[in-house]
Amino acid sequence: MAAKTTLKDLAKMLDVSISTVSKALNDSPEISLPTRIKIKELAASCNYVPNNIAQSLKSKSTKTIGVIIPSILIEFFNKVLYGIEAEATKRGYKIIICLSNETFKKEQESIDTFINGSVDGIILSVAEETQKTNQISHFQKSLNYSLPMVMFDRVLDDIDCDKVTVDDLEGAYKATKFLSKTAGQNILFLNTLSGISVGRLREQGYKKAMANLKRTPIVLNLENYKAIEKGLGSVLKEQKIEAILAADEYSALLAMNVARLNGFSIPDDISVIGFTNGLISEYAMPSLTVVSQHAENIGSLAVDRLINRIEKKSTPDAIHDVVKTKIIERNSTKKIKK
Amino acid sequence: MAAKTTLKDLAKMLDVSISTVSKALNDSPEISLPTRIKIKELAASCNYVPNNIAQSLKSKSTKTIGVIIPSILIEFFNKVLYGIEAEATKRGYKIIICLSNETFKKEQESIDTFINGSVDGIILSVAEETQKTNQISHFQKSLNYSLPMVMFDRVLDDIDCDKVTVDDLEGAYKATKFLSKTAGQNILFLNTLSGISVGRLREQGYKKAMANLKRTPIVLNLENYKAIEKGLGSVLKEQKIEAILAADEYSALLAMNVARLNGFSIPDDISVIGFTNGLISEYAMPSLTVVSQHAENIGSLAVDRLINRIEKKSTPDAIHDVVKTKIIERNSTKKIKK
DNA sequence: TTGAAAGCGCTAACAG
DNA sequence: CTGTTAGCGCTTTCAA
Repeated sequence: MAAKTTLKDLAKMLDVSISTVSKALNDSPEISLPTRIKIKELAASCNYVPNNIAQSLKSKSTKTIGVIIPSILIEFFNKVLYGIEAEATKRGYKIIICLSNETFKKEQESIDTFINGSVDGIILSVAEETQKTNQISHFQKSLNYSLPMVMFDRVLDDIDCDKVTVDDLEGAYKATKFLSKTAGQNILFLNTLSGISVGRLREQGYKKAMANLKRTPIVLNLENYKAIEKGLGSVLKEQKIEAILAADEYSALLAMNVARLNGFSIPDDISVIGFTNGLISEYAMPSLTVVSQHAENIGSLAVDRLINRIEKKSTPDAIHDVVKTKIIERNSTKKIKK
Repeated sequence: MAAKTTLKDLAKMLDVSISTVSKALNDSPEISLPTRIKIKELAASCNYVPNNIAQSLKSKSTKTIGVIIPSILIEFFNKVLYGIEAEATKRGYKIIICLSNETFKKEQESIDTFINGSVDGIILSVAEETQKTNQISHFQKSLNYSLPMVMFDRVLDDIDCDKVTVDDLEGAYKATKFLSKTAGQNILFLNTLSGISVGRLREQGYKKAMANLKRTPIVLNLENYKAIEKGLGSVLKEQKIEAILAADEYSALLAMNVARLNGFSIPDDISVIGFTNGLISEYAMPSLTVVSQHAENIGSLAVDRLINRIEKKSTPDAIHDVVKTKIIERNSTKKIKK
């Protein structure tokens, strides 16, 4: 079974025209039932499969969605991807994935590979470098090519497209309030994401809550994980800290470890909350209380928005969905006092 | 900028033929330099991008690889994916990902979406259900369509295609030996993957090492994580266990937790080694000693094999690469005695 | 009810 | 050096 069977082959074998075969296989009422059956049987016995590429060229629709994520090693994105894949499959779309690895260059290249007609629309979360340097020309370009696009989680204000974000500000606000009620008001915010939109929003939410509590915020902007060990360690020695809110999951775990190394116990001396509800939080010891972002919902919502846009079911104006967060209580925080 | 610019458009604007434009843009020496430049300038100013679909139809090559993985929430697969993406990108290929979610049905559907010409080859790891029920017709089918295919990690003996697997047997053997030297010879094997090939191989390796040590193996086949808490807990109460080898990372962490709940300390009373080197092992407390499978290498190797096959650079016979494992020592095991 | 023909956007053999 | 033509596999209008 070397070359694939085509309509032409089938037509020749039955001595009918190509268009008859095409119509028959597509159940066109134009074709009489007997010939329709005959053609279908032959097609089946030849394992005929319509060539998707040719169909796409004709229909100008690929039924595939391009997805660009900054990293495949961050569980949040995988959960979103999971939601994207499930929803896309349900609606008859495939997904093609590119990784930007947080760089502008790869993000731009990915956009370029999508612009050439291989996808019907794009879902993406902006790379860290792009957000920091605020380079937006490549997005502008894909919009110019009238390729529908939806951004999730890490978005750019300057780009006018559908967006799905997390209510990070409110999430941090709620978490801070939660900590103040269960642990005390000496709450530190550990920000490993100050360069990107979500990090800034989380910081704002924290500060808002602290202002509300009439406390001065204590923010630690530490870019890499090694800096946390040093930076956080020395703060813990100097001031009384009763709770830590971390901008991501890994730094929350690290914070727990650093606190313990400094002789504090979790959650009795210090409570810890992290962002993102990943497996790692569940399996940590103690398990980590987190602000969950409903990653899967974000994925499916993004797909919904995009497909509506592709199929022209959306309003002309860009839609910005904001998904609420939820605190998932585990053992790194004290229980709420009744 | 509504409709995309095509060769036809450019040709009309300059009043030349379509093929001249095509050749000029492809830097054909057939076209004189001045016209070549003129055409290129126009193309650039019109933001011309060649239509990939049309090119694919013509060339019968899509420069994309289809990838089917059982789950995107298992870090091992993400690391492999990372390797796949990097290598594929390097070699000018895109990847399109389908998730089988461990089910035969979704795996079969994914194969079907790939068969219709949208990819040049397939890389996959077999779904758990498929391995358990040993259904192989869909793989046979894609092979019949002469779609190159390479299987990684979870493979099927009955399918004749290139394969990249981990030397799981040797990895478990090495780990068991390591434990016997550092912790003692009362070693338990916790198998959560007995239904799939890798789980069986790891068990064999463990048993081989135990036989070598002249000890009776203690194997705990526990399908789900909840069963571990009960099952492992009662064994720890009844017998003297000095070390635990777990078939995956999560059960290793759980084993640590269960051991501690039963009053044992890690690694002083019980040493623990898990399979797979994920972030979760690094961030655990204590950090977990693991058998690393070089996931990224597996990914890039699989891509290499596949592209060679696609581009007909391979020998006719199927190639089976076996990647060696490496023990990464952390704090859940005692140091080797000098 | 069936078929011929055009065309999606591109490439390439062949003519001029 | 440039253009004509055919064709990749499919859909679809229009004619028979």
